[in-house]
Amino acid sequence: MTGTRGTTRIQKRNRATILEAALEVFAAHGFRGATVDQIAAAAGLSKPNLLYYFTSKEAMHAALLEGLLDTWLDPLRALDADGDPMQELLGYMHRKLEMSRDFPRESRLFANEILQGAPRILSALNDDLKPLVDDKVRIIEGWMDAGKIARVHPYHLIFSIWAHTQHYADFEVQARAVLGGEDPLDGAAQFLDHVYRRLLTP
Amino acid sequence: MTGTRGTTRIQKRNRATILEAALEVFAAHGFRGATVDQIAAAAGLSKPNLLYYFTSKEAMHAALLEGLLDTWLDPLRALDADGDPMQELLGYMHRKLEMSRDFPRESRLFANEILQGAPRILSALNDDLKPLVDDKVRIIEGWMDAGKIARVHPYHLIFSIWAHTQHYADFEVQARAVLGGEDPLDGAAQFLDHVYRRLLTP
DNA sequence: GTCTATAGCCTGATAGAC
DNA sequence: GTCTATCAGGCTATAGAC
Repeated sequence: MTGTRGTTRIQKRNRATILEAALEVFAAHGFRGATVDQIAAAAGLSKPNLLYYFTSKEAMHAALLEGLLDTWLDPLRALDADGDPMQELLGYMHRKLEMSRDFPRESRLFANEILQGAPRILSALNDDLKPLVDDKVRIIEGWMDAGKIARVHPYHLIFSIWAHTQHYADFEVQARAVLGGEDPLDGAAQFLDHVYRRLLTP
Repeated sequence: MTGTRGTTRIQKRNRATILEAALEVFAAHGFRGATVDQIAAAAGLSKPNLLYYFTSKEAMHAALLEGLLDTWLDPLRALDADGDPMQELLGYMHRKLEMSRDFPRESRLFANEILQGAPRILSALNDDLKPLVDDKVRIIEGWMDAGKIARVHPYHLIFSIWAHTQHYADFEVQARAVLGGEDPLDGAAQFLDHVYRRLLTP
């Protein structure tokens, strides 16, 4: 069991530790703003040790982005054509909002990437994101045709949910400043539930 | 007229040229991601010449941010307590949307700054943004008390407008990918008009 | 596998001629 | 006021001992 095996438990743990630290630093400072030194310090490892596990800073970033879009789209994938339309759409919004609360660093990593023009995931947006959205939009249009929910532009409906949920994660500092310290997400769920219920009720 | 005067027409023009170039580069790459070389190339000037007009890269960034928050908040300032509530709020939303169309680089500059935790404008958020929002929220609450518009959480209503309009500027790449090239802003105005009209109708 | 030391590049800023 | 040339510091990545 010791021979030339590639991946030990320790290696797995170290890779995970490094990615955790890299997420923290990339999310806070962006790709260029982050330094390998910072990531090493956050991981409690030496800089060359990081570059033993990942061939470059770029590789750490790529490893993070690779899984991200998939995770990010999971709530949309769960949208079920056979469920109750209003419950499905509200449920989607609430799951996205929970992700903003639970994974704000992932949200900011994603936002940074898109803001820079999505240089590293533009192809994934075209190949994975667009087909998925197209598919779900057809479901939503079916619900509208059947009169189950009010008719609105389905793509902009999805953009709207993305806009709201990203905002609470990415602009949290601003929202918190305006609210005087209160957690913006506290009132968000109720507000957004009301917005979309009112918008989509036939 | 030639003596020790400080600011000639040429100086003014050069400062403007540099800031225009700096806005372009900072918006596309963030503060750390931008290089003085890039800005110089975009401005058609030499690097030392830029640093003759601005003492540092930081100073260029600060000069851009300085005026930005003010400009950014102009539409909210225009919200008139004596106007028709629905028209005022829809008008505010539409003006913000126009700014996303007309000043996407300013929007991204702002987004970059907030994403990094607003290190350079956090005090302005507390000193200028919060009081202004508090003031306008009182107006909106007055309208709700009078039954002119439906009652919703006024702060989250404003966050919602910010979220939507920022999204169309900052995440344009993503929205365009999903729509297959069509300009996302084309359908946005009508969609958002419908959303807020439906939300706020008593 | 992990470290210290360092190579080599890039970047912000300055010196000094014109 | 504007340039060429260059410095000094910080950065990614590698070399090599252990």
